[in-house]
Amino acid sequence: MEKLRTVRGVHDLLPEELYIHNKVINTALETSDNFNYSQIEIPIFEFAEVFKKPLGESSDIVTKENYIFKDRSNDELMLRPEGTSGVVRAFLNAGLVHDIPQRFSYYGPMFRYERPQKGRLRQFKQFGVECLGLSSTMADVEVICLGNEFLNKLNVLEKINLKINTLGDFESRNNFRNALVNYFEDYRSSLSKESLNRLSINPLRILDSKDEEDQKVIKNAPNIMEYLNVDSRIRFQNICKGLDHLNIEYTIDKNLVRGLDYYCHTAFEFTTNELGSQGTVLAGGRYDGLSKILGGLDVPGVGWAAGIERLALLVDTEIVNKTDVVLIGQAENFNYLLLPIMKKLVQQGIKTEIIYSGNLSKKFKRANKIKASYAIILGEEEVDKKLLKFKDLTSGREEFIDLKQIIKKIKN
RNA sequence: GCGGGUGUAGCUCAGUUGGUUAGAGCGCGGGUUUGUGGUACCUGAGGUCGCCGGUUCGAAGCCGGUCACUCGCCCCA
Repeated sequence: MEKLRTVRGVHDLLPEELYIHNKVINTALETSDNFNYSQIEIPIFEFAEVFKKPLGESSDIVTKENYIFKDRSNDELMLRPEGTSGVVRAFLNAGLVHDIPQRFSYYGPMFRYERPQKGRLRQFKQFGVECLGLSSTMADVEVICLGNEFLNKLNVLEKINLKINTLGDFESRNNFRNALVNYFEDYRSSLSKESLNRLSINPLRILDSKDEEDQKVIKNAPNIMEYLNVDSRIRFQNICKGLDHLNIEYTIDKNLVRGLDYYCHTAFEFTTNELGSQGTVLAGGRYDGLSKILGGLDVPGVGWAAGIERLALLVDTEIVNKTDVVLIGQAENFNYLLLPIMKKLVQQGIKTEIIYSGNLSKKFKRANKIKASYAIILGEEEVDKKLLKFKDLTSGREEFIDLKQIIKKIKN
């Protein structure tokens, strides 16, 4: 009989790791709240169509990475592989099309059936923001600024680079795609197997191939910048100007692309090289086509999503989990007096633990281990005096006082 | 999905060309101290050597499979 375990790529989160995750999430919530993005929560599973339509039937996420299942009413459901589709769906359902702009943030688990690696799990958490209803490039810059500020607050910015690119509008992108296909057709024999495959399905993706032979061909491939129409070009210039104004450093990476059809114009990625091939830590772009694909009106949108696990691996934190006070009974028969004291302390917001077992020496060792600041000792002498012994564990000083005074001292 | 690496106590790891009761440090429990900790000493618990099968008189060590983790690819956060 094999021991019960978690399924592949799905992990338990023990307190220390969860502490860091929560720190990342809280920093994100705080930052996005300051930017006036309101938190929403959407279901973890949806009708499969919600993801299939926007992502495209041929995308990897839908074809080989999905968790699709039928429920008892025979509805085809899917565990969400990303957040944007659901957020936009919720926005449409709530009729907020008539109340734009809307700024949302969300976080929670996503599911992708991929080969697990460090920083790549089958159940993982994303935090994301979406700005809906603004087509101005100001919104793109705002959203990037928010992401940048978030990473800054997390204190990881020095490990991270921002790359941006534009995909142009649908017209520019189509022209570019055709040019690409024409170009790569001439080099079929030098392309890798994967890239040949991409040539028919998603030629843009060839551009970010890591294959060395591919790279040689890509070097002289058509440049998206030359295929942008005037509007798209101006938009991109505005983005760059906006970032310059904010003193946000970035590099233009003309090979940065997006696989999904609903993306247009701005694409950006915050990446690190400290996580191997899972370097993308926060990424997003503009997705003006999405709401229409989901059956709504044409509503522009721009946003990003960040990988909590990946960021947690970058964050340098001391895990602070201090206990304010421990309660120690001289012997076991005094223990019953401790819970009522704990109750009063807890009501004052004081973090308390009762140490039940071991001799006094062991109990104090435990107090050290859980980083307690104070100890309250209760035994014969205390009962006689109707006072408690209060010990400051940093100075080692002890005194006999009552609970009210103790509370005052702990709270300063 | 494809290719490489790894898998021995809760954790980090030893384990000599296959040889008898598989070790250490840290951590954990008890004690030295029947009223006092951050040291020190004593002591205890804890492993079917990832799992299954094969080779062998004999396997933690060799072979095959499998599972998990990990690195690269694919893809992505």
